Amino acid sequence: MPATYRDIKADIRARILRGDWAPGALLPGEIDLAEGYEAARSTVNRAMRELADEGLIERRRKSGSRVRPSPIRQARFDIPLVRREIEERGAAYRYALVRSEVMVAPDWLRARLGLPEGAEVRHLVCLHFADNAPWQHEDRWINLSLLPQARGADFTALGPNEWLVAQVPFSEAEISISATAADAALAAHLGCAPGEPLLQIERSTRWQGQPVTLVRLVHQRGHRMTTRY
Amino acid sequence: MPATYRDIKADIRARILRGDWAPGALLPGEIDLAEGYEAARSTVNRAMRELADEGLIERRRKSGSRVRPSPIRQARFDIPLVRREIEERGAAYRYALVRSEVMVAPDWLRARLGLPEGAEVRHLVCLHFADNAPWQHEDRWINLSLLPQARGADFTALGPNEWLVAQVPFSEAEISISATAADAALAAHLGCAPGEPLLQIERSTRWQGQPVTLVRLVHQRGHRMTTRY
DNA sequence: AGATGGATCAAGTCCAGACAAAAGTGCCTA
DNA sequence: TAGGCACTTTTGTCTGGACTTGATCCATCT
Repeated sequence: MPATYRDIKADIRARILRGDWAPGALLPGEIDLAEGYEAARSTVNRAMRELADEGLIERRRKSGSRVRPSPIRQARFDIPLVRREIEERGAAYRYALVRSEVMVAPDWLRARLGLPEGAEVRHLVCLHFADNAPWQHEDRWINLSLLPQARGADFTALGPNEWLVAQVPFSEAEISISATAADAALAAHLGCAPGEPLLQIERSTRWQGQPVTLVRLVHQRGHRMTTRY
Repeated sequence: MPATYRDIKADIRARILRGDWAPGALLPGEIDLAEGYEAARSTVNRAMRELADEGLIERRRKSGSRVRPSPIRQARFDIPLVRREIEERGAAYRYALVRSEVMVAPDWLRARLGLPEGAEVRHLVCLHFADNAPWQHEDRWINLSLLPQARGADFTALGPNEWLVAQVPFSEAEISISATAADAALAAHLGCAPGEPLLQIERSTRWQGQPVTLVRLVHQRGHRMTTRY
């Protein structure tokens, strides 16, 4: 029974986790492993490559593969649509538009996105509820020079995120996570005390170098982003 | 000039970003693409597989590959060693041990890690400085039943993280990110006002099902975790 | 109408062999 | 001795071919 690349990957991972190969230790070469598992070298290569992608091992030509000495590992967080996030928790999703205006981009936003002077943006404030409890506060700015159809769009029923997904082909994004204190408006919307520490996700997206949108998502107090590896 | 899997991947990505294929659109099959790029199907397969891993496209047998309709994408954050993080910013790293004690695990910690009653732990509080400014506050608990050698270890020079890396083969971790308010001690250590919102990373690791350590890393105010995709 | 079972199609995996590229090793020469 | 060149080792990639797996469609049977 020949080993699949999954088998090989799982086996090597298990042996590393078990401590068979200590951190920093040199693993056998691909040819030896291929012989041991009775598989082709390309099969072993795929297993090893994926382990390297996951940060478990380090590979170098000529020197071979070693167990990563220090876990410089990466955590992958899913950034789902709020609707999905809430529905997957088994709660009922509700959306509300709090505020909507078209305005000339303020200076900080122009600097942040690289917009020209006098550029117009649509500013939206929305709330996302889980079982009627406020879950996430959304503060969004949409670049009207790139998306003129956002000027007259109706966001009372459909959230701007879902609207944008349908409008913009595919965009590059920069995400940053930070902690912020609830100001008066945020506290009122999320139903917490002013000054309360809240987790904020800020995402700016561009399409072909042009700024599309900047959004600040602030979660209900106590919210955690969790992942395993 | 034959195309490499990188070329193919880059080209397809560019075409998706350019909007040649709208979200939800069906891409050509591997065989057609292989012909178009004058490459073997396995080469195209690798390019497509990686694009799927990155969340750009969705693949299904029989139906083919489509551009992901909604960007259910994942952000990858590197969780480096503090020392590296600081040194890579070109700052001088300094470490200080603030507090160290051996004690019976308090109830909340026992519940959090699944430790038996009366289990002993080593509790450490440390500070990490960048150019002599406090950068990160570390509050760590080490399971002494699994790591008895931690009882007498000297953490005045070497941080517990780097010590642990050398002791434990390789462990599974759960990471969660949240916002927290600075209490009096934290404020004093980090040199900020009490109540200030701070970004907290909590990581618990296990080795072969046994709890190893729980650590809370609280960053200086204003700290951001940033990534692109 | 509804269940069932096979045909078909596209992606998923595997292989054996080949060549490429990076990175050590060590020897040779200035 | 320092520099540089050639050789070797190991991973990286590509090929073209084959078989597998899963999903879907469709004809047939109940």
